[in-house]
Amino acid sequence: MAQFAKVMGHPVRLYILQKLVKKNACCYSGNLINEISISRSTLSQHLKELKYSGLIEGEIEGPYIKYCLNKENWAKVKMLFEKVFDIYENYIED
Amino acid sequence: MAQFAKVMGHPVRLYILQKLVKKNACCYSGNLINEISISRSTLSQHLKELKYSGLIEGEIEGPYIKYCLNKENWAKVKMLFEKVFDIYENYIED
DNA sequence: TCATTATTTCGCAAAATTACGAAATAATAT
DNA sequence: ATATTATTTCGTAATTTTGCGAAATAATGA
Repeated sequence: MAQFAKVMGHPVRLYILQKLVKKNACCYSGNLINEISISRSTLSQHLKELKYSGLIEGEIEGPYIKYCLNKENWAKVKMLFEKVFDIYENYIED
Repeated sequence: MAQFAKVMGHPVRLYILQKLVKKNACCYSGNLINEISISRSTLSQHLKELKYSGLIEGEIEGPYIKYCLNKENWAKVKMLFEKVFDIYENYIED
């Protein structure tokens, strides 16, 4: 869980994740580069890290690479965080 | 949110947070040092960072310092994360 | 084949994080 | 006052992260 939190702990990576969380959302490096002021190589590194962590996956689509959420792993992360937050919630309610 | 995720992105800090999430839980540096194999100064730094981020607060209690969750901020973080996870959940359910 | 477009890897520098031991602080007890 | 206990700050070293530009790769189109 700390690993996942760490990956989410960078504004660029969190931005990308938040985009991809939406239904069937996907993004492209060349697309993101217009929204974020960062060099292409740096963006590429962040995408690589997100991919390596298992939170997203990339698929070649013509000359582009289409990135989207890895739904299975995202569900896992969601559960890990919710477990921690729910412990708190269960205790606070009395 | 990235800031909070970053703070949670270290195993020692996450460990401490998970302890404190339980009802009225608190901890002491000298207490934690027996559970985590890390030097006192390093532990102190992590506590400082947690405090600086607003996730925990410390209170002097005799010769000890009692740390506990900052409930207000924890609730904020919980909401921030839940919002992101809920977006996903709302979309996936159809 | 050669040029073009999209994107990544490489090499490297700057900055931030992590970790430690020694010294400092702060409260209590003798 | 002095010693003891709990904990933090300071100085510093090692490691990791972040970021960039240049070169490399890979697919498409002329």
